[in-house]
Amino acid sequence: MNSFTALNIFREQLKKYVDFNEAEWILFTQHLTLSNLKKKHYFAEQGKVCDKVGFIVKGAVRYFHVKDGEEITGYFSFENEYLSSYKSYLTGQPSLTYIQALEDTKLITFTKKDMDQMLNNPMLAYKMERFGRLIAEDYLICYEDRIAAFITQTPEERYLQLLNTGREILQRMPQHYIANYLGITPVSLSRIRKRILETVK
Amino acid sequence: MNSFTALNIFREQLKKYVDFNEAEWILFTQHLTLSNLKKKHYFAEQGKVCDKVGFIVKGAVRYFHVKDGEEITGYFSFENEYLSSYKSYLTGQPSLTYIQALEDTKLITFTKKDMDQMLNNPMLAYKMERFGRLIAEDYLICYEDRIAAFITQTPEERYLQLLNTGREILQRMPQHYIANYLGITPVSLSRIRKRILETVK
DNA sequence: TCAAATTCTTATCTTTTGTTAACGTTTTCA
DNA sequence: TGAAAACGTTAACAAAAGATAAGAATTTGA
Repeated sequence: MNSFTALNIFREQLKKYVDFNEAEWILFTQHLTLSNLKKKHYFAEQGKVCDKVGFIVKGAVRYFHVKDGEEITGYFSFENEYLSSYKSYLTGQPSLTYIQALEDTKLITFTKKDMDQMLNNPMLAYKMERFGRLIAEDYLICYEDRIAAFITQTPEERYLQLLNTGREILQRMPQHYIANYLGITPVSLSRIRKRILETVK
Repeated sequence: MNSFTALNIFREQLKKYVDFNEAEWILFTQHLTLSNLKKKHYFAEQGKVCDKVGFIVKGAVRYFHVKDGEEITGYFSFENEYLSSYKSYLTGQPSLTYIQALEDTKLITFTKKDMDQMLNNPMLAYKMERFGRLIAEDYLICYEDRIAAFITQTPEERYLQLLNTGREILQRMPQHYIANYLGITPVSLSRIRKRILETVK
């Protein structure tokens, strides 16, 4: 895959959000960077400001916290999704999470500085505001469901729901990451799986 | 408090997000409604589409789910905050939560239809995109912390964190709502409080 | 290729939470 | 104002989750 292919994939996905004309597209792409994040390398690190947003052309990443020396995986992003330590990006505060490539990952990124320049450029401002709004709203929808699951469901119910809706996570992530994502320990998830199997019998 | 006072409060808070000139402000306010939500009345209901966003001038609301006939409180909003069953508002799908006034509450609201009209009005589009972006981003920041707390902290740690940062919730909400908000039962929170008291001694 | 690391399960024990019910206190509102 | 509802604590028991460790199977990577 060359850089033109990557850019076309990004442009295709972007149509969902914003319709750039050719002049705008040229301006916009001047602020984009194509980058490769090798497996196990970091897009964001705890304690450091994450000043950029990425779009995953190919690959996958996981978000994790470190608590008492242990890694706790909280989220994943895959192809055609955006990734950032969003709060850090928006506020300029140090990131609370690491974001790590789970495989060699091809990204299109832009920095906060570039985004601010575009937001201040009358040629792009309107469409960048819209772009930012729609990305944030997409995240919001996803987060709202996630919080509701923690409030109203037991770990077992959350896992059953993931079985119905989380094909990509289930197929691509090891079980102990999934356990963290559900808010429980790997040992506990193993027991829940056993319980479910015995119920089905 | 009359409607002019309410509007001024809203305008003052809005400055954080968007700077309207007089002509724009007049257009914008034509799409706003001032409403009073009596105690225990609903701003949104489970199963019904929530097609509006509100700004709380005075009062407070709680969000709750109903599961197995039980109310589970998931969130609160107070003065100078926005409220909506956001996913329902954005997607047009039925709301998963109720939003109920905890006291007589004075709101400034706009509907999805009004917002869409403003987004399509060249005189307002740019600033409304910005307004929408900044609201969504503010929510995002708050949700990110909330999810991180569920992933990385025990219920006791979440309560201790609330003691440090959640003055308004602690002062204005009964304990069994707070328990739900933390993802545990009221009985369990009562025990956690006892445990903490005994540790302090 | 092969030793090391990772992953998942299982077992044991401890801790915490959920459930239900009872009780006294406070608040609500007709 | 007075009965009903709501609220917080406590107790007892059951269910679930956490911590730790061991062991087998798989994957990784030098």
